[in-house]
Amino acid sequence: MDQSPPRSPSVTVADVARKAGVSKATAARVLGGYGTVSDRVRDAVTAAARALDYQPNELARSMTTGRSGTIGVVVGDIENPFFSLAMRGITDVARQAGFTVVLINSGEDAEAEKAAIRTLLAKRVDGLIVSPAKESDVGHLREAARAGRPLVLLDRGSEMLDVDMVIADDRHAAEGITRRLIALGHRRIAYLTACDTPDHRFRTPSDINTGSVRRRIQGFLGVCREAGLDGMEDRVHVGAVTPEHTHRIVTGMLQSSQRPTAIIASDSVIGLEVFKVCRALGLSIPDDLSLVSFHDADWTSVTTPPVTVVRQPVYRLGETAAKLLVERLNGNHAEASRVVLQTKVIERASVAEAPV
Amino acid sequence: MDQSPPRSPSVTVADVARKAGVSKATAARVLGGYGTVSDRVRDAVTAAARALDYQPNELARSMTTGRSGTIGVVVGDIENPFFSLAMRGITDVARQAGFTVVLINSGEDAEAEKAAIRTLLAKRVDGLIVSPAKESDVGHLREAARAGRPLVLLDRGSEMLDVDMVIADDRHAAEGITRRLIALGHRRIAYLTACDTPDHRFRTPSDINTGSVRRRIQGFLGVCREAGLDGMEDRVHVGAVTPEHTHRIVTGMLQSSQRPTAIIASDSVIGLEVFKVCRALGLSIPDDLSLVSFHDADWTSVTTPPVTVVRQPVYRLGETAAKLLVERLNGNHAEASRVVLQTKVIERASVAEAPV
DNA sequence: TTGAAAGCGGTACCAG
DNA sequence: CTGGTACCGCTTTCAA
Repeated sequence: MDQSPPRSPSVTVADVARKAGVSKATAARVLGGYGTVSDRVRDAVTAAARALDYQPNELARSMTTGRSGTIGVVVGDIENPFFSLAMRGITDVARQAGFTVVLINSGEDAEAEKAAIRTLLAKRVDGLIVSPAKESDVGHLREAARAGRPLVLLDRGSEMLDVDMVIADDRHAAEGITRRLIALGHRRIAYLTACDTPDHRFRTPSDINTGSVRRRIQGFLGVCREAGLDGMEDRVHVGAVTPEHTHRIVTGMLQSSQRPTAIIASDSVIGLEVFKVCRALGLSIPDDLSLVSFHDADWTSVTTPPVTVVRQPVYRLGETAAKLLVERLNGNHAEASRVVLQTKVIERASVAEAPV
Repeated sequence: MDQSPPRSPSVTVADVARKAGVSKATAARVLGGYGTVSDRVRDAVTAAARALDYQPNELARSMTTGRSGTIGVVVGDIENPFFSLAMRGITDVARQAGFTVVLINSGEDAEAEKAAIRTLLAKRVDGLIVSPAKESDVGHLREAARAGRPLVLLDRGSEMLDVDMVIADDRHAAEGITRRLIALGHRRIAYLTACDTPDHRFRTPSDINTGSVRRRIQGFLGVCREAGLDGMEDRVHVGAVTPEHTHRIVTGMLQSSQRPTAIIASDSVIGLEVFKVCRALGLSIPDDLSLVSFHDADWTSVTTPPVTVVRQPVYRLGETAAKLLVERLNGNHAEASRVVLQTKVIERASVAEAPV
């Protein structure tokens, strides 16, 4: 019956030093793996440490070194497969580089994001990876930079900030699928995003604070204009923040007299909901409606019909961001880099000629 | 390598105190929000703090208080929708309770999990939520408890450990769907899980270290036995650790002479792969094969046919675990609780009578 | 190679 | 109510 008593007062370097019969400094040297010690002393300390079951206190260590071995990550919603996959990329790189990750969800709310960064900074994370909710509002990001904490922007850039960022070529992707849709005869093409505006209406791309989405919409509208399609701004729908919202919006547009013949969904969560609504309404994809979704989510290939998507290198987005950050933390002082990862359209069967 | 310490000379309480013309102790009181101070002094300190842009150092605070305001979470794979949803539940509760979350992926590897917990303990997290890869191997979990850090087990319990745990009634769920399948005439029912064994073969439930899965298999085998079905152990397949593995295993079993007429997938990632293989093989669900999957992933309702699933309260699993942990951290010393959340079978259209 | 002592940035106890 | 001061656990000069 080894009733190991609760070891409340944790054993410290001082305890180990005493037991090993050396000074605190010496014990600290071997325990911390720095400085130089004789083999004899090293063994003695190591033995004492094991005997006492010494557990280092990283907090105390960080206190003096100034490095916490931690990187803070702020994403919109870890439940979204886009972010959870990117997060996987981040954690993989971080772990390998010896860093641990602190995660905070912003819920795409600028205020929450601000608080998150403040918290992270207070906890003295070594660096930050943020997927900013609003590109326009970047004061808190500046603050991070000012506090000397390297920052990498994920999936969403910002022209106003001179920091590393890794994004996808969203605009190009949006242009590609829009052209394709138009070539197939579509004229009433809707773009649907979770991003919202104060009055839940869209007027111009500058209404959209989320960089990646704004770039897509710019691409979409640009191609439409080229093709002589006017007033397509009215076909951009914002505020699909939850499946319920999306349901309402899609049902509305699909039941209007000038209903769209094609919908571009800004992420897979929205794409899925569009799919469901079509089913509920008895509309056939792609006969009645063509659908293209951003994010090659796993399920998109098994629906009937499988859905055409814009494949983004999501894992690599996270991976690259983390690599960039780790480099900074290792003293890379080169100027801020802006990595743009290629996307690819995966043609499946949810797109067809526009119905006559 | 120039290890430039990311230490901008941050402003401390001492600086603020000096500027406000009060003692360090007093400044600390207002900045830390404890003790009592006169309004006049409070204002002075607050003003000085703002003027200097004082940012508290949580590390230093934790150092003396012993609380870091942090909880460590170890899950198998954040990319898996099951875990990312549970994680959402955890972070929501944590944030509201004023805690921040450190996430580590174990990749379902016991050694990695061990290292993760060691790291977390060294960083002095206040408590832990772990989804243990192996129930049998719990030394490191004991260590956490011994270090005085409350621990809550997520989704997987352990008989050997007297700690809080929140799990789903997996066994009951498995029994239910197995009965249903048998009632429909199925006799060759396969169970497929990502859990692996040293030789990649299954013999007895005790081969399975993951608690939740073991309980399901026990339920499955129990019902089979009751129904007079023998040797069903041979129909339990392990090692579906990646989509590729799953693909190989499913293709194999579906092409064997005694191929199953029904498959139970232990999670949605596996369920999806089974679905894909059937398609590739030209098998019809549910005419040629019935499919039931654990985890009501979002896509399961939009396939053709939609798939029958065991709905687990995943978000609530995480939420409850976090609540339990927060209670402990607030001084609840009651004995360990074992919360079992109900599951529910969502009947859709992937299950039918066994083909003759 | 080893030891003594001074911090790191707060908190907390105690006296005034 | 306020100030003085001893820590927390570890790193890091600086001497010896």
